Amino acid sequence: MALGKDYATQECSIARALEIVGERWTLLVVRDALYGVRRYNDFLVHLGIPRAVLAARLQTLTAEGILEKRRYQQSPPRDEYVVTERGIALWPTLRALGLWGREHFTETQLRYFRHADCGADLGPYGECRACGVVVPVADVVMVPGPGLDPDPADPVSRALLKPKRLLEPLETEPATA
Amino acid sequence: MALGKDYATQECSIARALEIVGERWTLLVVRDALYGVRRYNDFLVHLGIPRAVLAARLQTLTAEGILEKRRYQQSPPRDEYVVTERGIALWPTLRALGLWGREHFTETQLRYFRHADCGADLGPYGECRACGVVVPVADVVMVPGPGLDPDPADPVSRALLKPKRLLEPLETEPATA
DNA sequence: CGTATTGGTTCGGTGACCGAACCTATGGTG
DNA sequence: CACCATAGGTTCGGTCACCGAACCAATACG
Repeated sequence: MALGKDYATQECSIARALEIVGERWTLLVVRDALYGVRRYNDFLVHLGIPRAVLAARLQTLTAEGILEKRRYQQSPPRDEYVVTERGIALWPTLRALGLWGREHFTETQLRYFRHADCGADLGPYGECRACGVVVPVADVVMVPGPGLDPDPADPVSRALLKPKRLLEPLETEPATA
Repeated sequence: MALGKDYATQECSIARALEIVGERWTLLVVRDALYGVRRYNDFLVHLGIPRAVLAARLQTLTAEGILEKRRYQQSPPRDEYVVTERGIALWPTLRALGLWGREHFTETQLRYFRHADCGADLGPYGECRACGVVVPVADVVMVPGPGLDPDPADPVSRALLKPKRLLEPLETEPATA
């Protein structure tokens, strides 16, 4: 953590990891990045995060090699943040954490994660229940469940109502009517 | 999070989970609880956490059913905090997070986690590399690696220098010379 | 009786996080 | 050309979580 006080006394890779991704909002930014969110404004409206905090998190995550900032158009200059291998490697953690949250603190199923090749649900650590193999993140399909608000306010949530492969860039509706 | 602002806008079990265990220190307390730490003072010296923060975290974790406070002696009244099933269910998350931290941000191996029955290392999601089965937390043995300080200051770290099963209560040396 | 151990609570200071406002660069429109 | 919209930020004042240190309480030991 870039806090005034890190976990300096800890000899532990969990503590090291939390120094990087343990700050507020950070893991949610990574989650969105895995869902295909890439643009500053999309993170902003989807997360409801203060702008200054988002800017700080994007900078830290880029510096740590979890996201990569790249220019996708020259004029006007526009950058996007794309998740790297190192960020993709956080998927098992997020998967485990989400499963724990759902099993212990959520009543309805919000989203399903399935193996694109066969359609079967993922197991607890991201393996395909049918094939048995650990599914690469790019082959995971996110399908909305019954617990989701069917008509959310922000365009990113609306875009996420359609089944969607992870990592694939999110297409937000161009200024809906 | 019991912060002034939670992740209210998020319909996501990851966000729900982070509201519970996303505050600073919380996951490290759970980690220590899985390692067998049970007493207020042991958490305190091992984590280097401010007393007030530790008291708050223990209370929250108890309220959420992740730890259970119980009296282990009557006179003087002494309580210990024991990890529950719900807390044990966080092991895959911590395992994944620790592995990510080690692979990306740590040079030397700090600890090994092995299957008690056969001695083989655990895989990325806590399965035994030899048997293939997902190892119950109680059958995981933690073995210190070469990266650990061989003579740490606090008694809890010293007690953790010996190979040790997870969940088993930690025996701290009774006031070393 | 004084001291040590365990498990806290209280308190003042600092800094992370908060929302809102402002800034810059470009593009589109009438 | 004036005006507004969009994308991607920075700045600012206020609040609240976190920080370390001090203090408190109950009991045991000598």
